[in-house]
Amino acid sequence: MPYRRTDKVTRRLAARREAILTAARSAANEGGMGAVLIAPVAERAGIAAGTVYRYFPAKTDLVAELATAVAEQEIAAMRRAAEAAPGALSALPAAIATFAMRALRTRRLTWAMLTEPVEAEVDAVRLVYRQSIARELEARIRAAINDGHLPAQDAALSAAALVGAMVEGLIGPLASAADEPAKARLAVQTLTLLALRALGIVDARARGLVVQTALPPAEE
Amino acid sequence: MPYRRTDKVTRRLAARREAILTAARSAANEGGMGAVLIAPVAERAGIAAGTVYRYFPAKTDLVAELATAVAEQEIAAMRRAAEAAPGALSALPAAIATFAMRALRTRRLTWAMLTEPVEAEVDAVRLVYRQSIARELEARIRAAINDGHLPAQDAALSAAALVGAMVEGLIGPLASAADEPAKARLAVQTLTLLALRALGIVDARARGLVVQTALPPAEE
DNA sequence: GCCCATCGTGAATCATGGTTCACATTTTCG
DNA sequence: CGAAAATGTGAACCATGATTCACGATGGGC
Repeated sequence: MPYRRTDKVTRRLAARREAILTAARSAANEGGMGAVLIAPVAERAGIAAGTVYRYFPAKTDLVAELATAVAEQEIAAMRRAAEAAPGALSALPAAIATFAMRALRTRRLTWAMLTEPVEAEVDAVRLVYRQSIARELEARIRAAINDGHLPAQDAALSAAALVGAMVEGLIGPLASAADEPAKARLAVQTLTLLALRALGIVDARARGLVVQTALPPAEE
Repeated sequence: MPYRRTDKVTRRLAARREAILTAARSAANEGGMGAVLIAPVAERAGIAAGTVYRYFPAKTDLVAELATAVAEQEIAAMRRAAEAAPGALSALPAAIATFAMRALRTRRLTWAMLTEPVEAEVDAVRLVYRQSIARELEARIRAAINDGHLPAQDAALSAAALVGAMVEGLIGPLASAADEPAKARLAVQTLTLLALRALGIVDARARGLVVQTALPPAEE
């Protein structure tokens, strides 16, 4: 047996695979999904275009893995924020505001993952991101209902609607670019309040909940 | 001068132009924007592919005109419903519910016009549709605020968020297909209520407003 | 009927960008 | 070192679908 894959090689392969994903991610972050093209991504990763296919059977698979990774990261952030909150009620604005803030911070990437037009096949795999966010929100809504903080409602529908409201208000084509931090913060607060009202929390209470949601520091 | 365009010809040209637009519209209605391809559209219109370019300089222009036409039609419906309502307050749910019902009725077309992934250039011209809806809603929100029915708020932001919520809840990828009329009606009501709450109308009042919003009959 | 401008045609062209593959390079190990 | 296996390469290939254009058909005025 004149060749057996050694540890060093395995590591190198893994690193290269990672490099491709990273390259794809920064391409998306800078130029949206439209900039996630095999040739440029390969160049960024320091390899030839054909090599990408040694790691991913098709571009769709690459995008799928990227979407999954980003989704996991965002879900983790939302969960962290929610679990740091004192109860099921304040966990809700914490999760919502966290999503909003992070979406605004990496606006382009979020746009790439959620709303930028892409070919149908890519769109399909991108769905995991959207679904993850909605599901996470849905769980929080259910919990709040169970604890009697929210009126009974179709949690899945409410969650979907909130995702839509957030995305459209923050990064959709109708959103006024909230570049300055102050404006961004205001937009996040306004939309979080709107979301809570939509769920059936009366305003005065909602305002109290949101104000205590401090902006977590930027990470990574 | 051996040739001058006569009336009859002008009419024929106009009719053909209309036929192209109609063909594009039904293609979008049946198969989404992805089905709006020059060759099939031309065939539907009973002409050769090349002929389309005698009427529209580029596909983008065709889509732009289609988007404008659909937008005008939808805006007109919303306005009709709103103006039939007794006051600025009930005009709001009327407009919202009308948009929702119609969107659900021509789900595929609305999807094609609002959320289906398409090439960037087409997406840009499609924007007029989204904007029209948002602007119409925004005007209604402003009116309701002026009349003291709604708390002061960023009307543009609220309008954008509501568009997002409606679209995502009704026809986005997360929406559960509400095929049966009964389910559809329920979804429309639920989302309209959610939208009103989001704007700051307390629930009891909102419920009263929505219930009186009867479903207009299908038209065209 | 004849001439000219316009209109209609559809096969050929172009652009884009993913995917393949014959070949070169590298790695492992006797 | 040499053979075998795995990896890397990038130019060529392919698919899709918009756009062009040389040419024939049609319409209008004399």
